[in-house]
Amino acid sequence: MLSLKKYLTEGLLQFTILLSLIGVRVDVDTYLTSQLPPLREIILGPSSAYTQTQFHNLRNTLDGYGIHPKSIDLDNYFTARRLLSQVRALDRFQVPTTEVNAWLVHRDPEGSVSGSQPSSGLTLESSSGLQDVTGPDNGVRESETEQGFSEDLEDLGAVAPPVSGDLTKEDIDLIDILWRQDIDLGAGREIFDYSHRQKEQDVDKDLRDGAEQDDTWSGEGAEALARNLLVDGETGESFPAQFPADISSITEAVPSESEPPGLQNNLLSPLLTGTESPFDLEQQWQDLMSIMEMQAMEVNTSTSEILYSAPPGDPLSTNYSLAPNTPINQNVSLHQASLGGCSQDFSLFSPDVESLPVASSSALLPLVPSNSTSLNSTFGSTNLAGLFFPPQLNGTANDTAGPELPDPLGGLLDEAMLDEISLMDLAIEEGFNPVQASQLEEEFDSDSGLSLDSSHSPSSLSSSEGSSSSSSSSSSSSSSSSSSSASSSASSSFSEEGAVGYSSDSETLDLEEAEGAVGYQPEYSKLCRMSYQDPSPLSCLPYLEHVGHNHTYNMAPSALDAADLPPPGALKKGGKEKQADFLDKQMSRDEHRARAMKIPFTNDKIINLPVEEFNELLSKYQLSEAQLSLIRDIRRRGKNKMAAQNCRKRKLDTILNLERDVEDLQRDKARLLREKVEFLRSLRQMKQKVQSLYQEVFGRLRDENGRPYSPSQYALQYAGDGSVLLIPRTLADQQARRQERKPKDRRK
DNA sequence: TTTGCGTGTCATACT
DNA sequence: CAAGTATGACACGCA
Repeated sequence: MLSLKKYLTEGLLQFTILLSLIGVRVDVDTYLTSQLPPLREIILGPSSAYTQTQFHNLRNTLDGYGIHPKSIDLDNYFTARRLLSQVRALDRFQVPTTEVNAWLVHRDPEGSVSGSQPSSGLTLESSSGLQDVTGPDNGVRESETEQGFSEDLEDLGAVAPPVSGDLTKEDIDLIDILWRQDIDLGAGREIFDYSHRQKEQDVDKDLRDGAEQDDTWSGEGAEALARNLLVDGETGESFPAQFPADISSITEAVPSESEPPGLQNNLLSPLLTGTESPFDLEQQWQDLMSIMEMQAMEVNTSTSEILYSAPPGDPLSTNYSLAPNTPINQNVSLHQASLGGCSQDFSLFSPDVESLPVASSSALLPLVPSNSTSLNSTFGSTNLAGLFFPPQLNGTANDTAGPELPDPLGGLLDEAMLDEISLMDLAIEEGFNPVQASQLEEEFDSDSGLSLDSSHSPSSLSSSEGSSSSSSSSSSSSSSSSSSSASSSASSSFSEEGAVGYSSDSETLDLEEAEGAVGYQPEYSKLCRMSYQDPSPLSCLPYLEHVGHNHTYNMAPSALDAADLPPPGALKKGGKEKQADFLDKQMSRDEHRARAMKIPFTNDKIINLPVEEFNELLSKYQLSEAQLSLIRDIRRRGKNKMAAQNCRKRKLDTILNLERDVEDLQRDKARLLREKVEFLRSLRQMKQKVQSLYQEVFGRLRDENGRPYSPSQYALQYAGDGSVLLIPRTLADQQARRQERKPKDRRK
């Protein structure tokens, strides 16, 4: 369990770092409770890599030396962990993405979106047209790859390039462009600013900033103006017509705002009531959309490290938080209203009605009540999906095409759409909270995320026990003189090691000098470490000094005796000698010591032999206490040496993998953000289209007397079964409110 | 001369 | 408890 704890901690830390880098807030508790399995996998996965390895077991194959026994496990571990991390990181976004694909299915050709609804088209026609668009695509597009998706986007005029996954500069630029394009919708956001701020009071400032920026970009909406009949005064974006659907969305978006009691009229009647300012509804609609897009863009901003100073603000959270609230209308049949001749000419419209251009004229907008909130009361309750996507007009209408439409639209839009939005909310709330985003940027700048390891190491290094080893060593050994004395004469040779306080070293050195080669040459050669032909003590010394660190293990005093041996003044020197010197250099200190102590077997054996064999080996020889001590030290140091190598390798791999993970996550994030932007745009277009359709259908309805219904008194209600009902406003409002609660309950 | 890096060791905690 | 392993901290040597 200890290991579990350790790895748990470590894994969590790493994940937290990774996720924090991409702006995703990690709630460990949540995962522990609700997603234990995944977490465990992630955490335990690593543990396997850290499982201690019995190096001596590897002896036969690897001989245990210089090989990283865990390399394989480690790689697997990291790979698995990386994948897991990516999956998890993507999880939040991917889910939405999946649902988003469904959205694409509904996307209509631009023509429809442009707002120039064929005025001549009957409701049936329009519906059928919609169906045509959606039907075929439905199954196909969901399975489409990213590329396909991007294509769709392009169809819509989206700039999104094929989703490559890499957040290249181009991508960033693209995001930038998209953002700017969408920004023009941001006007009027302030209306909603405070409605959803419960959580983000602190973010207000940011939001304000964002709003300002929106204004700055508003000018770019000129393009949209050119195309569309309706143009947002502020943003310049065009909108076909504002309908209840919009209202509902808006209302949902702005649930908390004060709702003037008699707003109902506004909702559905916008078309009919010419009194209201045309731009209010539109404005609100745009606000809503702009907020959503702004959120998306803001996220981008954080991700792309950039850029737009646009402060991440409420908008994001606000929008998305709203989404969940969107009611799904399933209730229904309140009143069967007769769908007057849908085919009737528009000319029939009463003057009042006429004020509402069926198509997408600015006149439609007037419907909107001054207060966005008011909309909530009426339409807010009604489902977005229902309002926006009138399923069928079965009622009395002849239209047969209707039935099919509703399902796709109703089902996908209602559920998938709303769910998706909610998911987006979650994603934003969790990971792309503006505040966090800003923090994220900081983190990136400081690269603090990755610096965790390094951060503590430096400090600890300096701070910690610096002198501990030296002090202990000095105390233990007679040669308390530190390195300062190393330079001194005869004793110098061994003082270097002695300096550290480990008498054993000095001893070994001496032994080496005195003893020279021992009978176990073959073994050394075998190791390729050195051919110990000429054990020239003297020559060894210099090397040893280089190699020899202060770290010598305390040896028995007896060893010291031999250690003090003299200097190598008298060694043979010749051509071979240099070679020998070179070889000596190759030897490790322990090898030198072993040789000096006449250890009858190789260090390799000493280090890598299993305990049993090792003890058996020792028992075969009559070894002195000093020799035994040295052997044990060699074994200990040798194992520790390998452990240190493994440890370093692991550490390095960890860093590299983290780096890779961060890169991958950044790429994914950028891609998802691009997709999100496109989805939002598509959604907006769809809503516009639905509005137009709603207007068109409603405008063609006629009562028994052949007169059009007043939008202020009647509204179209979409039933769960796809039927469309014409009901009084009052009932519609009631239902809407009822349904308004459902989503909330359902979500939590 | 200073600095960063790689390595070997040690000490210590854990398995 | 002994043998191993893991890892932070140091000290060296080197470029």
